[in-house]
Amino acid sequence: MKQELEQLLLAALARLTGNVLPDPPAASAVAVERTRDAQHGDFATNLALRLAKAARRNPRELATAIVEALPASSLVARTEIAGAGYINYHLAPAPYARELAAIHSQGAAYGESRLGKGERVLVEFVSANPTGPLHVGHGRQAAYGATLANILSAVGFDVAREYYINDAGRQMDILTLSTWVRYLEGCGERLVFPENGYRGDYVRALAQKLAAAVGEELRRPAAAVLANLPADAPAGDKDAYIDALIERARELIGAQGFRRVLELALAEMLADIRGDLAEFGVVFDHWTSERAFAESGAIDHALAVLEASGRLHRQDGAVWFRATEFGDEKDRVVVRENGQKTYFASDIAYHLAKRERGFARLIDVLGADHHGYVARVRAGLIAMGQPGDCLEATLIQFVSLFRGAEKIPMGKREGQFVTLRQLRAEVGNDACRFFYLMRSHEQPLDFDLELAKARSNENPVYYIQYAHARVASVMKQLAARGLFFERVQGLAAHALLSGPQEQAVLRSLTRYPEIVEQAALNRAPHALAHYLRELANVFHTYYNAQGFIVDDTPLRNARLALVLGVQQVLRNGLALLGVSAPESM
RNA sequence: GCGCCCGUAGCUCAGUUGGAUAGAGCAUCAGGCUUCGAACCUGAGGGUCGGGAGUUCGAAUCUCUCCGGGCGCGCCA
Repeated sequence: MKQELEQLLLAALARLTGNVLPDPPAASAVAVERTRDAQHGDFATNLALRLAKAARRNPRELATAIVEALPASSLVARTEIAGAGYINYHLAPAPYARELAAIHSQGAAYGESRLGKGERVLVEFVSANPTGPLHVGHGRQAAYGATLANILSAVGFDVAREYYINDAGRQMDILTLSTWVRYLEGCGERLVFPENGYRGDYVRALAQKLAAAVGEELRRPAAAVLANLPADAPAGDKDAYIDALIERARELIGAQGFRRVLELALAEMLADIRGDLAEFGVVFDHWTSERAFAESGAIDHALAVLEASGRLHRQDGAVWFRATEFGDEKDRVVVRENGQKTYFASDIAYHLAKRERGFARLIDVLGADHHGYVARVRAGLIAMGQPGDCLEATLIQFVSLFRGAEKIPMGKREGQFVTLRQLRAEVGNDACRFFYLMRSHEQPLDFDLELAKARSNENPVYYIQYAHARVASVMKQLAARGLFFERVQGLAAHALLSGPQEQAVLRSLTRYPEIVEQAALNRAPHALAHYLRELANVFHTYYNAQGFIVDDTPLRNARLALVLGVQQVLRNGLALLGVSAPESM
C-alpha cells in the first residue's frame, strides 16, 4: 500500500519537474507515512513542506499543485491538504480488502518481501567462550541475533547464522586447568583452588566426567603440582600463578594429557551450549572453531595481505598493525614478542574470511562491553582492501535480573551468576524470548522474573498469545454451533466491515509488512514486539465490542475473515520472534 | 583523562531520513461478564522529553555545553 502511494507521488513530481519544481527530488525523499491520528486519514506526506524552500513556494500552495498532479488511483478515496502543508490520504475500502485477501492467500508467507534482493548476510552472535554455561546476558544476544536473522530472512536477505567458538588461547587453558584441579580434588588430593580459575559448579561436573573417562590415570600428587610456584593472589599475582600452574600441568601430565582434558572440557561445554540454545529455539548454520581456523593458515593469510599492503611494522620484537592510519588511537600488536598471534589478529583474519566466503554484509551481535573493538576490526578490514561499511556491529546492552524489586547479584567471580538454562526453566521459553525482545537492544534491560512468570494482565506475552488463542476459540465455537467459515464469501463481503473497530483492525493489520521491513532495516526486533501488542489490543477491543458469530451469514463470514487475518499475522509475527502461538492456554 | 551508550508520566519503556495535540503497559481512580474465553474491554487523572544555549517555518529527534548513570580504553580473550 505504502509503496504504491509513493509511486503515485513520484509520478506527480515527475509531472511538476521543470515548471513548479526546479529539480527532480531524490526518490528517497519521497516518503508516505501512516498517520497517528485517524482524523488525518490513513497515510500522509510532508513532502510539500520539505520541498517548499527549493520550489520557492509556500507549502500549502505546493501541496495543492502536487495533489492536482497526482494520477488517478483506485487506492485513494480522497486527499486533503491540512495543517502547514501536509497531504493526507483517505484510502478507499478496496486496498484494505485486497490486503486482507493477501493475508488469507499467502498465509505464513504474508509479510515477506524481496527488499534484501538476496544479498548475503552473515549474522554472527552469541559466540560466547566455551568456558562456562551461557548466562542471561548471552540469552539476550541469542534472542536478538536469532530474531534479527529471522526478520532479515523474511525481507529477502540470504542469511547465515554463525557461532564463532573461541576455543584457542589462554581462557581454554584456564578451563582445562580448573577441570584438572577439581579432578585431583575428586581423587583425594588436597590443594587450594587457584584464584583465577573457573569456580562454577559445572567445572566439578566436568571433573567427574574426566574421572569417569580416565580413572586415576591423570592423578598426580598435590606436592608435585604445587612445588615451587609463585604466590597466588592476594599476596602474589594471580595471572602469573595460574600460568605457572598451567605450565606445571603440562609437565606432569604431558601435552597429550593436557590436550585430553581440554578436549573433554570443550566438548562438554559446547554440547551444553548447543543444547541450551537449541531448546531456546536458536539454531546456527555454522559453528566455526577458532582453533581449526588458525590451523588452516587463515591468520597467516590475513597477515600476508596486510604485509603486502605495507600495513605492518616491527617494533620491540612484536609485529604491529598500523591502525593509526585508519583513525585508531594507537597501533595494535598482531604477533607478540613470543611469536603468538593475538586475538585481534585472529579476529580480523576471521572477518576477512567471512568476506572471502562471499558475504556482502557482516553483522556482529556483541555485548556492549565490546564497543571499543569494532573500529579496530573495521580498520583491519579496510587495510585488507574490504569496504569498511560491510561490517556492522549491534551492541547489546546488559541484563539485570530482578525478583520483584530485589536485584539479583551476578558475578562470575563468585560463580553465582544465573544461567540462561536456569532462567528458561523458571519463566519458560516464550516469556523469556519476549522479554528479551520487547526492549530496544540499545537499552539496558531490567528483567523481572516475577513479572515474566506472572500469568496475569501485567504480562504482555500472554496478552498477545491470548488474542491468538481467542480466535482459535471462536472457530471452535463456530464448529460447535454447526457452522462453517466461508472464506470466499467472507472476503467478498468486506464492505460490511465498516465499524470503527473493524476499520482500526484493518489499519493495524495491514501495517504488518511495513513493520517487518522497518524492524529489518533498523535492526530493531523490538519494533515487531510492540506492533504485535498493538494488534492484539485492537483485536481485543473489537472482540469486546462486536460478536463475530452472528446470524447474518455474509456479515459473520466477513468478520471471521478479519479475525482469522489477525490470527495469521499474530502467528507470523510471533514466529519471527520465536514465541509460540497457542490455540488454547 | 579519552571514547561509546543512555536520561521521556509515580514505575518499566515506545517514539529514525526533524513534522500535526509527545504515546503504551503497569500502578491509581471510576465503570463493564446470563453473551464467541474478564489472561479482556471502556473512561479519567498523570509530562519543564535531565538543565541551558544554538541551528529553522518547525526539535524528544541535529549541534554545543553542563549534570547524572552504565561500559570500554592490554604484547588478555
